[in-house]
Amino acid sequence: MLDIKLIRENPEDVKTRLKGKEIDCDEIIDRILVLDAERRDLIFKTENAKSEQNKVSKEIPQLKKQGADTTEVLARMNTLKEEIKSLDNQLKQVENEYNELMLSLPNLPDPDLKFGGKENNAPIRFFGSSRTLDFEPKNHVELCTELGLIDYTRGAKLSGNGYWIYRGMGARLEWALLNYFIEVHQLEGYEFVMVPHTLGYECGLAAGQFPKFKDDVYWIEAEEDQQRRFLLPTAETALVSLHMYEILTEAELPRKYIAYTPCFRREAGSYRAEERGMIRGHQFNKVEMFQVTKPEDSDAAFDELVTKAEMLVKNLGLKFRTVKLAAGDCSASMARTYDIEVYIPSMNGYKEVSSVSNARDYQARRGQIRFRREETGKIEYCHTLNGSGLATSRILPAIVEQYQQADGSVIVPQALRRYMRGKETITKDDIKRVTMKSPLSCG
RNA sequence: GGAGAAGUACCCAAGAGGCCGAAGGGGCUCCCCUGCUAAGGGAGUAGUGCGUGAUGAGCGCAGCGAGGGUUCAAAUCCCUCCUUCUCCGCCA
Repeated sequence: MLDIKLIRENPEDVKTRLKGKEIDCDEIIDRILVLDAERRDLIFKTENAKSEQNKVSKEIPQLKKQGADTTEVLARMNTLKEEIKSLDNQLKQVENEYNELMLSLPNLPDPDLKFGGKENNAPIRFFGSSRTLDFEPKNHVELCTELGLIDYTRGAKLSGNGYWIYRGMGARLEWALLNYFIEVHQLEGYEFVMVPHTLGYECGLAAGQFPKFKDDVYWIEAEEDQQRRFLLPTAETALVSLHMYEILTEAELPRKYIAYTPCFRREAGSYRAEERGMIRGHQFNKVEMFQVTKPEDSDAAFDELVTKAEMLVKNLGLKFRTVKLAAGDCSASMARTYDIEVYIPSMNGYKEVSSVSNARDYQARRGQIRFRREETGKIEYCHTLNGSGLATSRILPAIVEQYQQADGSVIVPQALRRYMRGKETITKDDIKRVTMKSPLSCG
């Protein structure tokens, strides 16, 4: 949520900056300004009426004690009551529309970002290099299937398109990645938290995913609307809400968290042929990094998160790059975002494995996440930042493709071996050890 | 899943239609006393949100788990929901 004072004082400035996100909010902002004025006018009127109501109400018991006639006063009270009721209703209506519009406005992009969409994203750093191969490389779908790492067929059987099953060495590789991430983060002072995987509406609202993207998540039906929960699309949604409605002490900041969760996304209509395999699924695993900071510390925190994500990929020995997103490619809640993109040889392109963002006070305003500054005693909004550290569903394809050998085996990255009992190479022979004879013939 | 009880400030807690923005205690802050400590005496301590104002002081409105209702008037009466606790059932 944006600061209404900012909109009130510099509406044109806000409009211009939002245009950088490729969204024209001029009409919304003009409407907000009208509603804001109406709102304050109604508040003034209601409060005056209520003030009188309070005053008169105090007189009544005294009048009664004196035995005076109260019919006139009671009549006045009745009038006030009606007046207040009507004003309150008007105010409620105005505020409903006002809140709806305020919640619909995206965050302001940082001033240093390029305007426009994806086409203006700029790679700022490159890491690693491609091997020159003396054999025809396979893509990750072939490799994962042949090595028995991923069971796409049975995944689809269980839950449909967009789901897969990690099996045998595939499951161990996945688990090793997650353990590697979690361990590194903990060594660096991040608190490991395990959160519920189903969340209430407020969490999505605070994170900025709702109301706009409420159809992008899976909802769990419930008899009462209040009991409806959704499967989290990212642990960020849970972590933002951890300190919702809280006032933290300055000493408590920064809060640094990591969480591992599966992430559930509908990804309606986003399937592309090139994204087969596990490049885009309805469920994937992710370790999420999250920070709550003082406003003046969020830029440094952002750099820290980007560096952490880079180090994780770098230590896996993968070729990747870091991309500074243009304003229009940053998601609605974010003021700035850098993506870490890993190289997928078969796609001859880069795919996002981490997205690090600074929401500044946008989420904090929505979720009332605040702190008391010691020096002044004043309450201010915190800044929130998040970054994947990392999502595995594209790291694993990158590993198998970038580490594949002529004989179809895959070398296990050094960093992961300690989480795999020293395993150095995954070969087809590994399947025999873990696969049981299937009662069904599945391809 | 069923039955019951409860949710008041940093914590415990009184309060049962107007005299309640809310007793009392603990804690915390300040002051006094005692050489230090322990003990004692006194004063202060409702955050917050919103409106107004100069992002000050002040004033006003809301606020006793949340939302509705009854009433001239609600912490107090009624309804719905949420949460916590106890008991029973079911179970990884």
